[in-house]
Amino acid sequence: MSTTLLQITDVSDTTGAACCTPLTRETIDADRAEELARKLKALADPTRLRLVSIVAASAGEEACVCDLIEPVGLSQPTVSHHLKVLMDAGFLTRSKRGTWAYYRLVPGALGQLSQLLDVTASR
Amino acid sequence: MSTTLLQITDVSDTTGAACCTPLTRETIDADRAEELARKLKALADPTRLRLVSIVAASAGEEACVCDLIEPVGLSQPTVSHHLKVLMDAGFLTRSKRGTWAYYRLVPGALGQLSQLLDVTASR
DNA sequence: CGACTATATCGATGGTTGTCAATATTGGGC
DNA sequence: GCCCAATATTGACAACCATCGATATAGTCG
Repeated sequence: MSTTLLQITDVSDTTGAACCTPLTRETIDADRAEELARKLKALADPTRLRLVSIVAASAGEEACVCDLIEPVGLSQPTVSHHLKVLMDAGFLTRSKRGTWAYYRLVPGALGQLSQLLDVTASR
Repeated sequence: MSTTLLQITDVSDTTGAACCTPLTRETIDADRAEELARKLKALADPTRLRLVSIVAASAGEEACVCDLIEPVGLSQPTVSHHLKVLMDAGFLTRSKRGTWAYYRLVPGALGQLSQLLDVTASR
């Protein structure tokens, strides 16, 4: 019913009798905010968004670095850097086959982030 | 079935992501990536996440600056700055009443962002 | 082994950002 | 009109970040 945005599942708010409006719904705590911000920061770059998007749209949902350089139009070291950031944040995994490095989406990662941001009753 | 992640909805809706029912498995284009990154960047800060959360959890879903300073533990100018960033990104609105400034969530903003990140079939 | 290829790491650099103190602005009360 | 409270803006500074060229690493093929 009420907004359940970014809430923390602390729950000990049974204290006050159920009133009407969402009075003291718990807000996100500092640690969790830090963690969420870390992940959002990894995605908050146009190049990285494109990389994730390209990987997701690729056949087999995987792509090797050589396929990614040309589409984003940046240098190979820069692309490698972005891929590392996305890996460290838990959005991609890497598997090397021969000289090539193939990147894949981590299955639930984006969906989980999406859920965290969601508002059950937006408006 | 297929991943529909970060897809572009084409169209010329410049006023923000129109979302919903993507047409293609096309990858996100540069312009849209830029736009999405801009919004994500606004959220990708622990303090701003906490501010949004507190506003969302407040009675009436609005809060004035004076209520926000103490919880986040930063200076008043810094809090004002963060609120401005969130407003510019379209997540909050401000309404002044007397000397006080009340901030509210923009109804669909977070949900829309959430949808954009979602993977329809994240495996 | 030696040449070549794909990718990662390093170092430097210009640009962005989070923060604060100081100051400006705006509205209310006397 | 004058003072005070709430908020916004400005200026400065340190930390961080995206990017590149150069270089290192590792795998392949002859």
